[in-house]
Amino acid sequence: MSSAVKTIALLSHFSPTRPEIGLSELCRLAGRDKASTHRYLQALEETGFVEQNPLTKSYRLGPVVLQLAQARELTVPRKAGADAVISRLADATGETTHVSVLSGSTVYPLASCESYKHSTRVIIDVPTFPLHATASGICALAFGPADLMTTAVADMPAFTVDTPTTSDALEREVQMARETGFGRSERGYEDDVCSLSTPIFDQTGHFAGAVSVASVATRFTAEQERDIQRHLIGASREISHNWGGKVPASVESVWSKSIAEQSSRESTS
Amino acid sequence: MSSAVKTIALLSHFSPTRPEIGLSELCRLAGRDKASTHRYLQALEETGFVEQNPLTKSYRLGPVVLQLAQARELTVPRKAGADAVISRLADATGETTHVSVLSGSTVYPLASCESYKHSTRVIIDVPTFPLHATASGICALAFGPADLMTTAVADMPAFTVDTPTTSDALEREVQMARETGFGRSERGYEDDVCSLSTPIFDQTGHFAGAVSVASVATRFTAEQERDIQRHLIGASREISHNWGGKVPASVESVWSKSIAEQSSRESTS
DNA sequence: TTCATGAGGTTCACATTGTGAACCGCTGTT
DNA sequence: AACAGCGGTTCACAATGTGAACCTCATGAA
Repeated sequence: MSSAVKTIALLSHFSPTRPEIGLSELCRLAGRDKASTHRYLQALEETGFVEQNPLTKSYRLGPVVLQLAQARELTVPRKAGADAVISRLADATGETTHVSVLSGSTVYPLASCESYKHSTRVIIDVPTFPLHATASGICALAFGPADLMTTAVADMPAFTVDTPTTSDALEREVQMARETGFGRSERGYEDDVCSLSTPIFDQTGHFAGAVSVASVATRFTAEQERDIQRHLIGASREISHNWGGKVPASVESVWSKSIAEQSSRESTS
Repeated sequence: MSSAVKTIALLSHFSPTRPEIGLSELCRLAGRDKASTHRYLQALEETGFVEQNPLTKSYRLGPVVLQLAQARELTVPRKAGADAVISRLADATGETTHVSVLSGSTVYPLASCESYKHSTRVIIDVPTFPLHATASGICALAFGPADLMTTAVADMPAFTVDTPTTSDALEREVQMARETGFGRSERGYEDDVCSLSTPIFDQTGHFAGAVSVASVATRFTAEQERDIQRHLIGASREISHNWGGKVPASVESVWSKSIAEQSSRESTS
Protein backbone atom coordinates (compact mmCIF):
# COMPACT_ATOMS: atom_id res chain seq x y z
CA MET A 1 0.00 0.00 0.00
CA SER A 2 1.36 3.38 -0.96
CA SER A 3 2.16 5.90 1.70
CA ALA A 4 -0.18 8.33 -0.02
CA VAL A 5 -3.12 6.00 0.56
CA LYS A 6 -2.14 5.54 4.18
CA THR A 7 -1.92 9.29 4.58
CA ILE A 8 -5.22 10.01 2.91
CA ALA A 9 -6.89 7.20 4.83
CA LEU A 10 -6.40 9.22 8.01
CA LEU A 11 -8.96 11.70 6.75
CA SER A 12 -11.72 9.11 6.89
CA HIS A 13 -11.51 9.13 10.67
CA PHE A 14 -12.83 12.67 10.76
CA SER A 15 -16.60 12.88 10.78
CA PRO A 16 -19.36 15.03 12.20
CA THR A 17 -19.39 12.85 15.30
CA ARG A 18 -15.62 12.96 15.71
CA PRO A 19 -14.57 16.32 14.31
CA GLU A 20 -11.30 16.83 16.18
CA ILE A 21 -8.73 14.14 16.82
CA GLY A 22 -5.51 14.27 18.82
CA LEU A 23 -2.31 12.57 17.69
CA SER A 24 -2.48 9.68 20.13
CA GLU A 25 -6.14 9.07 19.50
CA LEU A 26 -5.58 9.03 15.76
CA CYS A 27 -2.75 6.53 16.23
CA ARG A 28 -5.16 4.21 17.97
CA LEU A 29 -7.89 4.71 15.36
CA ALA A 30 -5.51 4.13 12.47
CA GLY A 31 -3.60 1.39 14.26
CA ARG A 32 -0.22 2.92 13.59
CA ASP A 33 2.69 4.36 15.48
CA LYS A 34 3.01 7.96 16.52
CA ALA A 35 5.90 8.84 14.25
CA SER A 36 4.19 7.76 11.05
CA THR A 37 0.87 9.25 12.02
CA HIS A 38 2.58 12.50 12.80
CA ARG A 39 4.35 12.53 9.44
CA TYR A 40 1.06 11.84 7.69
CA LEU A 41 -0.60 14.68 9.54
CA GLN A 42 2.18 17.02 8.56
CA ALA A 43 1.65 16.15 4.91
CA LEU A 44 -2.07 16.76 5.31
CA GLU A 45 -1.44 20.02 7.10
CA GLU A 46 0.99 21.15 4.41
CA THR A 47 -1.71 20.63 1.82
CA GLY A 48 -4.45 22.26 3.89
CA PHE A 49 -6.47 19.09 4.37
CA VAL A 50 -6.17 19.30 8.12
CA GLU A 51 -5.35 22.12 10.48
CA GLN A 52 -4.29 22.02 14.06
CA ASN A 53 -6.41 23.57 16.76
CA PRO A 54 -3.84 25.87 18.37
CA LEU A 55 -5.39 25.45 21.80
CA THR A 56 -5.91 21.72 22.07
CA LYS A 57 -3.24 20.68 19.52
CA SER A 58 -5.88 18.40 18.06
CA TYR A 59 -6.30 18.10 14.34
CA ARG A 60 -9.40 18.85 12.32
CA LEU A 61 -10.32 19.06 8.65
CA GLY A 62 -9.01 22.12 6.85
CA PRO A 63 -10.76 24.56 4.54
CA VAL A 64 -9.34 23.05 1.35
CA VAL A 65 -12.00 20.34 1.38
CA LEU A 66 -14.66 23.00 0.91
CA GLN A 67 -13.13 24.08 -2.37
CA LEU A 68 -12.87 20.53 -3.64
CA ALA A 69 -16.46 19.82 -2.69
CA GLN A 70 -17.52 22.91 -4.57
CA ALA A 71 -15.65 21.75 -7.67
CA ARG A 72 -17.03 18.23 -7.39
CA GLU A 73 -20.61 19.35 -7.02
CA LEU A 74 -20.26 21.66 -10.03
CA THR A 75 -18.70 18.83 -12.04
CA VAL A 76 -21.09 16.11 -11.02
CA PRO A 77 -24.11 17.66 -9.34
CA ARG A 78 -25.53 15.01 -7.07
CA LYS A 79 -26.15 16.31 -3.59
CA ALA A 80 -28.35 19.20 -4.68
CA GLY A 81 -30.63 16.86 -6.60
CA ALA A 82 -31.00 14.46 -3.71
CA ASP A 83 -31.26 16.54 -0.54
CA ALA A 84 -34.86 17.67 -0.88
CA VAL A 85 -36.04 14.23 -1.96
CA ILE A 86 -34.54 12.34 0.98
CA SER A 87 -35.84 14.97 3.33
CA ARG A 88 -39.38 14.38 2.10
CA LEU A 89 -38.75 10.64 2.19
CA ALA A 90 -37.71 10.88 5.83
CA ASP A 91 -40.86 12.83 6.62
CA ALA A 92 -43.05 10.33 4.83
CA THR A 93 -41.51 7.21 6.33
CA GLY A 94 -40.54 8.51 9.76
CA GLU A 95 -37.15 6.87 9.39
CA THR A 96 -33.62 7.91 8.52
CA THR A 97 -33.04 8.14 4.78
CA HIS A 98 -29.87 8.42 2.79
CA VAL A 99 -28.44 8.51 -0.70
CA SER A 100 -25.25 6.78 -1.75
CA VAL A 101 -23.18 7.00 -4.90
CA LEU A 102 -21.12 4.36 -6.63
CA SER A 103 -17.59 5.40 -7.53
CA GLY A 104 -15.41 2.68 -8.98
CA SER A 105 -16.19 -0.37 -6.86
CA THR A 106 -17.14 1.54 -3.75
CA VAL A 107 -20.45 2.84 -2.50
CA TYR A 108 -20.05 6.14 -0.67
CA PRO A 109 -22.63 8.01 1.40
CA LEU A 110 -23.68 11.27 -0.23
CA ALA A 111 -26.28 12.68 2.12
CA SER A 112 -28.55 11.51 4.87
CA CYS A 113 -31.58 12.85 6.65
CA GLU A 114 -33.01 11.85 9.99
CA SER A 115 -36.68 11.88 10.85
CA TYR A 116 -37.82 13.32 14.14
CA LYS A 117 -40.92 11.18 14.31
CA HIS A 118 -39.48 8.64 16.72
CA SER A 119 -37.01 9.09 19.52
CA THR A 120 -35.01 6.12 18.29
CA ARG A 121 -33.53 6.45 14.85
CA VAL A 122 -30.68 5.26 12.75
CA ILE A 123 -27.62 7.46 12.36
CA ILE A 124 -25.63 7.09 9.17
CA ASP A 125 -21.97 7.61 9.94
CA VAL A 126 -19.83 5.34 7.81
CA PRO A 127 -17.13 6.18 5.28
CA THR A 128 -18.40 3.56 2.80
CA PHE A 129 -21.23 1.04 2.50
CA PRO A 130 -20.06 -2.59 2.31
CA LEU A 131 -21.41 -4.16 -0.88
CA HIS A 132 -22.49 -7.42 0.71
CA ALA A 133 -24.01 -6.18 3.94
CA THR A 134 -26.10 -3.11 3.17
CA ALA A 135 -29.21 -2.46 1.12
CA SER A 136 -27.34 0.15 -0.92
CA GLY A 137 -24.58 -2.35 -1.60
CA ILE A 138 -27.00 -5.07 -2.68
CA CYS A 139 -28.62 -2.53 -4.96
CA ALA A 140 -25.27 -1.73 -6.54
CA LEU A 141 -24.58 -5.42 -7.08
CA ALA A 142 -28.04 -6.01 -8.53
CA PHE A 143 -28.20 -3.03 -10.87
CA GLY A 144 -24.62 -1.80 -11.18
CA PRO A 145 -21.71 -3.06 -13.29
CA ALA A 146 -21.37 -6.84 -13.48
CA ASP A 147 -17.78 -6.96 -12.23
CA LEU A 148 -18.79 -5.53 -8.85
CA MET A 149 -19.66 -9.02 -7.68
CA THR A 150 -16.02 -10.05 -7.96
CA THR A 151 -15.03 -7.20 -5.65
CA ALA A 152 -17.84 -8.02 -3.26
CA VAL A 153 -17.08 -11.71 -2.79
CA ALA A 154 -13.38 -10.97 -2.38
CA ASP A 155 -14.02 -9.60 1.10
CA MET A 156 -17.15 -10.39 3.07
CA PRO A 157 -16.64 -9.62 6.74
CA ALA A 158 -19.48 -10.61 9.07
CA PHE A 159 -20.72 -7.47 10.79
CA THR A 160 -23.58 -9.27 12.50
CA VAL A 161 -24.79 -12.85 12.73
CA ASP A 162 -27.12 -12.07 9.82
CA THR A 163 -24.48 -10.73 7.43
CA PRO A 164 -24.35 -12.87 4.28
CA THR A 165 -20.85 -14.31 4.27
CA THR A 166 -20.98 -16.85 1.50
CA SER A 167 -21.01 -16.15 -2.19
CA ASP A 168 -24.22 -18.19 -2.48
CA ALA A 169 -26.05 -16.28 0.23
CA LEU A 170 -25.03 -13.00 -1.34
CA GLU A 171 -26.06 -14.17 -4.80
CA ARG A 172 -29.50 -14.98 -3.40
CA GLU A 173 -29.84 -11.48 -1.92
CA VAL A 174 -28.82 -9.90 -5.21
CA GLN A 175 -31.19 -12.12 -7.18
CA MET A 176 -33.99 -11.11 -4.85
CA ALA A 177 -33.16 -7.44 -5.42
CA ARG A 178 -33.28 -7.95 -9.19
CA GLU A 179 -36.65 -9.66 -8.92
CA THR A 180 -38.26 -7.14 -6.57
CA GLY A 181 -36.45 -3.94 -7.52
CA PHE A 182 -35.42 -3.36 -3.91
CA GLY A 183 -32.11 -3.83 -2.13
CA ARG A 184 -32.77 -5.22 1.30
CA SER A 185 -30.71 -5.80 4.40
CA GLU A 186 -32.27 -7.04 7.60
CA ARG A 187 -29.75 -6.60 10.44
CA GLY A 188 -26.98 -7.40 7.98
CA TYR A 189 -24.70 -4.53 8.86
CA GLU A 190 -25.83 -3.43 12.27
CA ASP A 191 -28.01 -5.17 14.77
CA ASP A 192 -31.35 -3.42 15.05
CA VAL A 193 -31.22 -1.84 11.60
CA CYS A 194 -33.28 -2.94 8.60
CA SER A 195 -32.79 -1.15 5.32
CA LEU A 196 -34.52 -0.96 1.98
CA SER A 197 -33.00 0.62 -1.05
CA THR A 198 -33.77 1.44 -4.67
CA PRO A 199 -31.35 2.18 -7.51
CA ILE A 200 -30.75 5.60 -9.07
CA PHE A 201 -29.76 6.04 -12.71
CA ASP A 202 -27.93 9.00 -14.25
CA GLN A 203 -27.66 10.51 -17.73
CA THR A 204 -25.53 7.64 -18.99
CA GLY A 205 -28.42 5.29 -18.27
CA HIS A 206 -26.29 3.32 -15.83
CA PHE A 207 -26.67 2.71 -12.12
CA ALA A 208 -25.28 5.77 -10.32
CA GLY A 209 -26.30 5.27 -6.72
CA ALA A 210 -29.08 4.23 -4.39
CA VAL A 211 -31.62 5.83 -2.14
CA SER A 212 -32.33 4.02 1.11
CA VAL A 213 -34.47 4.03 4.20
CA ALA A 214 -32.85 2.67 7.34
CA SER A 215 -35.41 1.58 9.85
CA VAL A 216 -35.06 0.60 13.48
CA ALA A 217 -35.55 -3.19 13.45
CA THR A 218 -38.25 -3.29 16.11
CA ARG A 219 -40.41 -1.00 13.98
CA PHE A 220 -39.76 -2.88 10.74
CA THR A 221 -43.04 -4.65 10.06
CA ALA A 222 -44.37 -6.00 6.76
CA GLU A 223 -46.73 -3.07 6.66
CA GLN A 224 -43.95 -0.54 7.14
CA GLU A 225 -41.91 -2.30 4.49
CA ARG A 226 -44.68 -1.85 1.94
CA ASP A 227 -45.07 1.80 2.91
CA ILE A 228 -41.33 2.41 2.56
CA GLN A 229 -41.21 0.60 -0.77
CA ARG A 230 -43.92 2.78 -2.24
CA HIS A 231 -42.16 5.95 -1.16
CA LEU A 232 -38.77 4.68 -2.31
CA ILE A 233 -40.02 4.18 -5.85
CA GLY A 234 -41.03 7.82 -6.11
CA ALA A 235 -37.75 8.96 -4.58
CA SER A 236 -35.76 6.86 -7.05
CA ARG A 237 -37.63 8.33 -9.97
CA GLU A 238 -37.15 11.86 -8.73
CA ILE A 239 -33.46 11.63 -7.97
CA SER A 240 -32.78 9.82 -11.24
CA HIS A 241 -34.58 12.64 -12.98
CA ASN A 242 -32.54 15.26 -11.10
CA TRP A 243 -29.35 13.45 -12.08
CA GLY A 244 -30.33 13.56 -15.72
CA GLY A 245 -31.42 9.93 -15.92
CA LYS A 246 -34.49 7.77 -15.86
CA VAL A 247 -35.43 4.52 -14.20
CA PRO A 248 -35.25 1.82 -16.92
CA ALA A 249 -38.48 0.10 -17.94
CA SER A 250 -37.11 -3.22 -16.68
CA VAL A 251 -36.83 -1.88 -13.14
CA GLU A 252 -40.18 -0.08 -13.32
CA SER A 253 -41.75 -3.34 -14.32
CA VAL A 254 -40.37 -5.38 -11.41
CA TRP A 255 -41.49 -2.62 -9.07
CA SER A 256 -45.04 -2.85 -10.43
CA LYS A 257 -44.95 -6.58 -9.95
CA SER A 258 -43.67 -6.23 -6.36
CA ILE A 259 -46.35 -3.77 -5.44
CA ALA A 260 -49.10 -5.77 -7.17
CA GLU A 261 -48.10 -8.99 -5.43
CA GLN A 262 -48.18 -7.25 -2.10
CA SER A 263 -51.62 -5.82 -2.70
CA SER A 264 -53.04 -9.19 -3.66
CA ARG A 265 -51.36 -10.87 -0.71
CA GLU A 266 -52.77 -8.12 1.44
CA SER A 267 -56.33 -8.60 0.17
CA THR A 268 -56.27 -12.39 0.38
CA SER A 269 -54.84 -12.40 3.87
CA MET B 1 8.79 16.29 -0.26
CA SER B 2 6.74 13.28 0.74
CA SER B 3 4.94 11.29 -1.90
CA ALA B 4 1.70 11.94 -0.06
CA VAL B 5 2.07 15.67 -0.60
CA LYS B 6 2.87 15.13 -4.26
CA THR B 7 -0.18 12.92 -4.60
CA ILE B 8 -2.52 15.30 -2.84
CA ALA B 9 -1.12 18.21 -4.84
CA LEU B 10 -2.67 16.70 -7.95
CA LEU B 11 -6.09 17.50 -6.57
CA SER B 12 -5.45 21.21 -6.77
CA HIS B 13 -5.49 21.01 -10.56
CA PHE B 14 -9.18 20.17 -10.52
CA SER B 15 -11.46 23.18 -10.49
CA PRO B 16 -14.87 24.20 -11.75
CA THR B 17 -13.22 25.44 -14.95
CA ARG B 18 -11.19 22.26 -15.43
CA PRO B 19 -13.33 19.53 -13.91
CA GLU B 20 -12.01 16.53 -15.83
CA ILE B 21 -8.37 15.90 -16.59
CA GLY B 22 -6.78 13.12 -18.62
CA LEU B 23 -3.58 11.39 -17.59
CA SER B 24 -1.32 13.08 -20.13
CA GLU B 25 -2.81 16.48 -19.47
CA LEU B 26 -2.33 16.07 -15.74
CA CYS B 27 1.28 15.06 -16.34
CA ARG B 28 1.84 18.35 -18.11
CA LEU B 29 0.02 20.36 -15.46
CA ALA B 30 1.91 18.71 -12.63
CA GLY B 31 5.20 18.63 -14.50
CA ARG B 32 5.78 14.96 -13.84
CA ASP B 33 6.14 11.72 -15.74
CA LYS B 34 3.26 9.47 -16.65
CA ALA B 35 4.20 6.58 -14.41
CA SER B 36 4.27 8.64 -11.21
CA THR B 37 1.17 10.60 -12.10
CA HIS B 38 -0.65 7.37 -12.81
CA ARG B 39 0.42 5.90 -9.47
CA TYR B 40 -0.75 9.04 -7.70
CA LEU B 41 -4.10 8.87 -9.44
CA GLN B 42 -4.52 5.25 -8.45
CA ALA B 43 -3.95 6.19 -4.83
CA LEU B 44 -6.52 8.96 -5.14
CA GLU B 45 -8.98 6.65 -6.83
CA GLU B 46 -8.50 3.99 -4.19
CA THR B 47 -9.43 6.51 -1.54
CA GLY B 48 -12.36 7.95 -3.47
CA PHE B 49 -10.80 11.37 -4.01
CA VAL B 50 -10.99 10.99 -7.75
CA GLU B 51 -12.97 8.75 -10.01
CA GLN B 52 -12.45 7.89 -13.62
CA ASN B 53 -15.01 8.79 -16.21
CA PRO B 54 -15.59 5.36 -17.75
CA LEU B 55 -16.26 6.89 -21.16
CA THR B 56 -13.42 9.36 -21.56
CA LYS B 57 -10.96 7.70 -19.13
CA SER B 58 -10.44 11.18 -17.72
CA TYR B 59 -10.28 11.71 -14.00
CA ARG B 60 -12.53 13.92 -11.90
CA LEU B 61 -13.05 14.61 -8.21
CA GLY B 62 -14.77 11.78 -6.33
CA PRO B 63 -17.60 11.69 -3.82
CA VAL B 64 -15.41 11.54 -0.72
CA VAL B 65 -14.67 15.25 -0.87
CA LEU B 66 -18.34 15.98 -0.21
CA GLN B 67 -18.26 13.96 3.00
CA LEU B 68 -15.20 15.78 4.20
CA ALA B 69 -16.70 19.15 3.36
CA GLN B 70 -19.77 18.30 5.37
CA ALA B 71 -17.67 17.30 8.36
CA ARG B 72 -15.58 20.46 8.04
CA GLU B 73 -18.66 22.62 7.93
CA LEU B 74 -20.00 21.05 11.11
CA THR B 75 -16.59 21.25 12.77
CA VAL B 76 -15.78 24.81 11.90
CA PRO B 77 -18.93 26.73 11.09
CA ARG B 78 -18.52 30.19 9.64
CA LYS B 79 -18.79 31.79 13.05
CA ALA B 80 -15.97 29.70 14.44
CA GLY B 81 -13.86 30.53 11.41
CA ALA B 82 -14.26 34.23 12.13
CA ASP B 83 -14.28 34.51 15.94
CA ALA B 84 -10.57 34.24 16.57
CA VAL B 85 -9.79 36.62 13.72
CA ILE B 86 -12.11 39.41 14.82
CA SER B 87 -10.92 39.01 18.37
CA ARG B 88 -7.36 39.66 17.27
CA LEU B 89 -8.57 42.47 15.07
CA ALA B 90 -10.27 44.09 18.06
CA ASP B 91 -7.08 43.80 20.07
CA ALA B 92 -4.99 45.28 17.28
CA THR B 93 -7.27 48.21 16.53
CA GLY B 94 -8.69 48.87 19.98
CA GLU B 95 -12.16 49.12 18.47
CA THR B 96 -15.24 46.95 18.16
CA THR B 97 -15.02 44.50 15.28
CA HIS B 98 -17.65 42.38 13.63
CA VAL B 99 -18.33 39.97 10.82
CA SER B 100 -21.46 39.96 8.71
CA VAL B 101 -22.78 37.49 6.17
CA LEU B 102 -24.83 38.08 3.07
CA SER B 103 -27.86 35.87 2.74
CA GLY B 104 -30.12 36.64 -0.18
CA SER B 105 -30.29 40.42 -0.23
CA THR B 106 -29.71 40.91 3.45
CA VAL B 107 -26.54 41.45 5.43
CA TYR B 108 -26.76 39.79 8.84
CA PRO B 109 -24.38 40.10 11.79
CA LEU B 110 -22.56 36.84 12.48
CA ALA B 111 -20.24 37.72 15.35
CA SER B 112 -18.81 40.76 17.01
CA CYS B 113 -16.06 41.48 19.46
CA GLU B 114 -15.47 44.53 21.62
CA SER B 115 -12.09 45.88 22.60
CA TYR B 116 -11.35 46.86 26.17
CA LYS B 117 -8.77 49.43 25.23
CA HIS B 118 -11.08 52.40 25.57
CA SER B 119 -13.93 52.99 27.94
CA THR B 120 -16.11 54.18 25.07
CA ARG B 121 -16.80 51.64 22.39
CA VAL B 122 -19.31 50.74 19.78
CA ILE B 123 -21.86 48.04 20.55
CA ILE B 124 -23.15 46.02 17.62
CA ASP B 125 -26.77 45.19 18.23
CA VAL B 126 -28.78 45.20 15.05
CA PRO B 127 -30.77 42.42 13.38
CA THR B 128 -29.47 43.36 9.92
CA PHE B 129 -27.09 45.87 8.39
CA PRO B 130 -28.82 48.32 6.04
CA LEU B 131 -27.10 48.10 2.65
CA HIS B 132 -26.91 51.83 2.06
CA ALA B 133 -25.91 53.04 5.50
CA THR B 134 -23.23 50.71 6.85
CA ALA B 135 -19.71 49.83 5.80
CA SER B 136 -20.68 46.16 5.59
CA GLY B 137 -23.63 47.06 3.37
CA ILE B 138 -21.50 49.20 1.06
CA CYS B 139 -19.07 46.30 0.84
CA ALA B 140 -21.85 43.95 -0.17
CA LEU B 141 -23.01 46.39 -2.85
CA ALA B 142 -19.47 46.89 -4.13
CA PHE B 143 -18.34 43.25 -4.21
CA GLY B 144 -21.54 41.23 -3.96
CA PRO B 145 -24.12 40.31 -6.60
CA ALA B 146 -24.98 43.09 -9.03
CA ASP B 147 -28.71 43.01 -8.37
CA LEU B 148 -28.19 44.00 -4.76
CA MET B 149 -28.19 47.65 -5.78
CA THR B 150 -31.83 47.39 -6.85
CA THR B 151 -32.79 46.19 -3.39
CA ALA B 152 -30.70 48.89 -1.75
CA VAL B 153 -32.13 51.89 -3.60
CA ALA B 154 -35.67 50.59 -3.09
CA ASP B 155 -35.52 51.63 0.55
CA MET B 156 -33.04 54.17 1.86
CA PRO B 157 -34.16 55.50 5.24
CA ALA B 158 -32.07 58.33 6.71
CA PHE B 159 -30.69 57.11 10.02
CA THR B 160 -28.55 60.20 10.52
CA VAL B 161 -28.01 63.45 8.69
CA ASP B 162 -25.06 61.77 6.95
CA THR B 163 -26.93 58.72 5.64
CA PRO B 164 -26.76 58.62 1.86
CA THR B 165 -30.38 58.87 0.77
CA THR B 166 -30.11 59.35 -2.95
CA SER B 167 -29.22 56.72 -5.48
CA ASP B 168 -26.40 58.98 -6.70
CA ALA B 169 -24.88 59.43 -3.28
CA LEU B 170 -24.98 55.69 -2.69
CA GLU B 171 -23.48 54.95 -6.08
CA ARG B 172 -20.58 57.24 -5.20
CA GLU B 173 -19.96 55.37 -1.93
CA VAL B 174 -20.03 52.03 -3.70
CA GLN B 175 -17.71 53.26 -6.44
CA MET B 176 -15.30 54.47 -3.79
CA ALA B 177 -15.40 51.04 -2.13
CA ARG B 178 -14.60 49.33 -5.43
CA GLU B 179 -11.68 51.68 -6.01
CA THR B 180 -10.19 51.42 -2.55
CA GLY B 181 -11.20 47.89 -1.53
CA PHE B 182 -12.84 49.22 1.65
CA GLY B 183 -16.46 49.77 2.56
CA ARG B 184 -16.74 52.98 4.52
CA SER B 185 -19.46 54.68 6.52
CA GLU B 186 -18.81 57.85 8.46
CA ARG B 187 -21.71 58.47 10.84
CA GLY B 188 -24.04 57.05 8.21
CA TYR B 189 -25.96 54.69 10.46
CA GLU B 190 -25.39 56.02 13.94
CA ASP B 191 -24.04 59.35 15.07
CA ASP B 192 -20.58 58.96 16.56
CA VAL B 193 -19.76 55.75 14.70
CA CYS B 194 -17.36 55.45 11.78
CA SER B 195 -16.88 52.04 10.17
CA LEU B 196 -14.50 50.43 7.72
CA SER B 197 -15.11 47.11 6.14
CA THR B 198 -13.50 44.59 3.78
CA PRO B 199 -15.16 41.83 1.79
CA ILE B 200 -14.87 38.10 2.55
CA PHE B 201 -15.03 35.44 -0.15
CA ASP B 202 -15.98 31.79 0.32
CA GLN B 203 -15.37 28.54 -1.54
CA THR B 204 -17.67 29.57 -4.36
CA GLY B 205 -15.33 32.47 -5.10
CA HIS B 206 -18.14 34.94 -4.49
CA PHE B 207 -18.66 37.62 -1.89
CA ALA B 208 -19.85 35.90 1.28
CA GLY B 209 -19.72 38.59 3.92
CA ALA B 210 -17.66 41.42 5.36
CA VAL B 211 -15.39 42.05 8.29
CA SER B 212 -15.64 45.49 9.84
CA VAL B 213 -14.19 47.75 12.46
CA ALA B 214 -16.60 50.21 14.05
CA SER B 215 -14.79 53.11 15.60
CA VAL B 216 -16.02 55.83 17.91
CA ALA B 217 -16.16 58.92 15.68
CA THR B 218 -14.12 61.17 17.95
CA ARG B 219 -11.22 58.72 17.71
CA PHE B 220 -11.50 58.20 13.97
CA THR B 221 -8.45 60.04 12.61
CA ALA B 222 -6.75 59.54 9.25
CA GLU B 223 -3.98 57.76 11.05
CA GLN B 224 -6.35 55.34 12.73
CA GLU B 225 -8.08 54.73 9.44
CA ARG B 226 -4.81 53.65 7.86
CA ASP B 227 -4.06 51.39 10.81
CA ILE B 228 -7.49 49.77 10.66
CA GLN B 229 -7.25 49.29 6.91
CA ARG B 230 -4.00 47.42 7.19
CA HIS B 231 -5.39 45.08 9.82
CA LEU B 232 -8.64 44.58 7.94
CA ILE B 233 -6.79 43.30 4.90
CA GLY B 234 -5.21 40.52 6.92
CA ALA B 235 -8.49 39.68 8.61
CA SER B 236 -10.25 39.45 5.26
CA ARG B 237 -7.64 37.08 3.92
CA GLU B 238 -7.78 34.88 7.00
CA ILE B 239 -11.54 34.60 7.22
CA SER B 240 -11.80 33.98 3.48
CA HIS B 241 -9.29 31.20 3.92
CA ASN B 242 -11.23 29.69 6.80
CA TRP B 243 -14.38 29.78 4.73
CA GLY B 244 -12.68 27.90 1.92
CA GLY B 245 -12.14 30.93 -0.28
CA LYS B 246 -9.53 33.43 -1.33
CA VAL B 247 -9.47 37.16 -1.87
CA PRO B 248 -9.54 37.72 -5.66
CA ALA B 249 -6.51 39.29 -7.27
CA SER B 250 -8.60 42.28 -8.34
CA VAL B 251 -9.38 43.16 -4.74
CA GLU B 252 -5.83 42.49 -3.59
CA SER B 253 -4.65 44.89 -6.25
CA VAL B 254 -6.91 47.79 -5.21
CA TRP B 255 -5.81 47.23 -1.62
CA SER B 256 -2.17 47.51 -2.60
CA LYS B 257 -2.95 50.71 -4.44
CA SER B 258 -4.86 52.12 -1.45
CA ILE B 259 -2.02 51.38 0.92
CA ALA B 260 0.64 52.69 -1.45
CA GLU B 261 -1.19 55.97 -2.01
CA GLN B 262 -1.55 56.46 1.70
CA SER B 263 2.13 55.90 2.30
CA SER B 264 3.10 58.42 -0.35
CA ARG B 265 0.61 60.96 0.93
CA GLU B 266 1.96 60.36 4.39
CA SER B 267 5.55 60.98 3.40
CA THR B 268 4.80 64.13 1.37
CA SER B 269 2.72 65.68 4.12
C1' DT C 1 -2.43 0.31 -46.51
C1' DT C 2 1.10 2.34 -44.23
C1' DC C 3 3.06 5.42 -41.05
C1' DA C 4 3.07 8.92 -37.46
C1' DT C 5 1.07 10.74 -33.41
C1' DG C 6 -0.67 10.86 -28.94
C1' DA C 7 -3.66 8.68 -25.84
C1' DG C 8 -3.73 5.43 -21.39
C1' DG C 9 -1.08 2.29 -19.10
C1' DT C 10 3.11 -0.93 -17.51
C1' DT C 11 8.01 -2.51 -16.49
C1' DC C 12 12.16 -2.63 -13.73
C1' DA C 13 16.89 -1.23 -12.17
C1' DC C 14 17.93 2.25 -9.20
C1' DA C 15 17.46 5.93 -5.55
C1' DT C 16 14.91 8.15 -2.35
C1' DT C 17 11.43 7.68 1.40
C1' DG C 18 8.96 5.49 4.75
C1' DT C 19 9.08 3.04 9.16
C1' DG C 20 8.53 2.52 14.21
C1' DA C 21 10.83 1.30 18.84
C1' DA C 22 12.81 4.13 21.79
C1' DC C 23 13.39 8.45 23.15
C1' DC C 24 12.54 13.64 24.96
C1' DG C 25 10.09 17.30 27.37
C1' DC C 26 5.94 18.73 29.21
C1' DT C 27 1.57 18.67 32.07
C1' DG C 28 -1.64 17.09 35.21
C1' DT C 29 -2.70 13.33 38.82
C1' DT C 30 -1.96 10.48 42.59
C1' DA D 1 8.26 12.27 43.97
C1' DA D 2 6.55 8.99 41.06
C1' DC D 3 3.64 8.10 37.37
C1' DA D 4 0.79 8.27 33.16
C1' DG D 5 -0.38 10.28 29.05
C1' DC D 6 0.18 13.81 25.87
C1' DG D 7 2.58 15.88 21.43
C1' DG D 8 6.63 15.43 19.14
C1' DT D 9 11.55 13.67 17.43
C1' DT D 10 15.56 10.44 16.32
C1' DC D 11 17.91 7.10 13.42
C1' DA D 12 19.24 2.37 11.79
C1' DC D 13 16.79 -0.35 8.84
C1' DA D 14 13.43 -1.72 5.17
C1' DA D 15 10.30 -0.78 1.99
C1' DT D 16 8.53 2.40 -1.41
C1' DG D 17 8.93 5.84 -4.98
C1' DT D 18 10.94 7.07 -9.44
C1' DG D 19 10.96 7.77 -14.50
C1' DA D 20 13.10 6.42 -19.14
C1' DA D 21 11.76 3.15 -22.04
C1' DC D 22 8.31 0.37 -23.40
C1' DC D 23 3.55 -1.67 -24.84
C1' DT D 24 -1.11 -1.29 -26.91
C1' DC D 25 -4.70 0.88 -28.96
C1' DA D 26 -7.11 4.66 -31.45
C1' DT D 27 -7.11 8.27 -34.81
C1' DG D 28 -5.82 10.64 -38.85
C1' DA D 29 -2.87 11.98 -42.61
C1' DA D 30 -0.24 10.35 -46.71
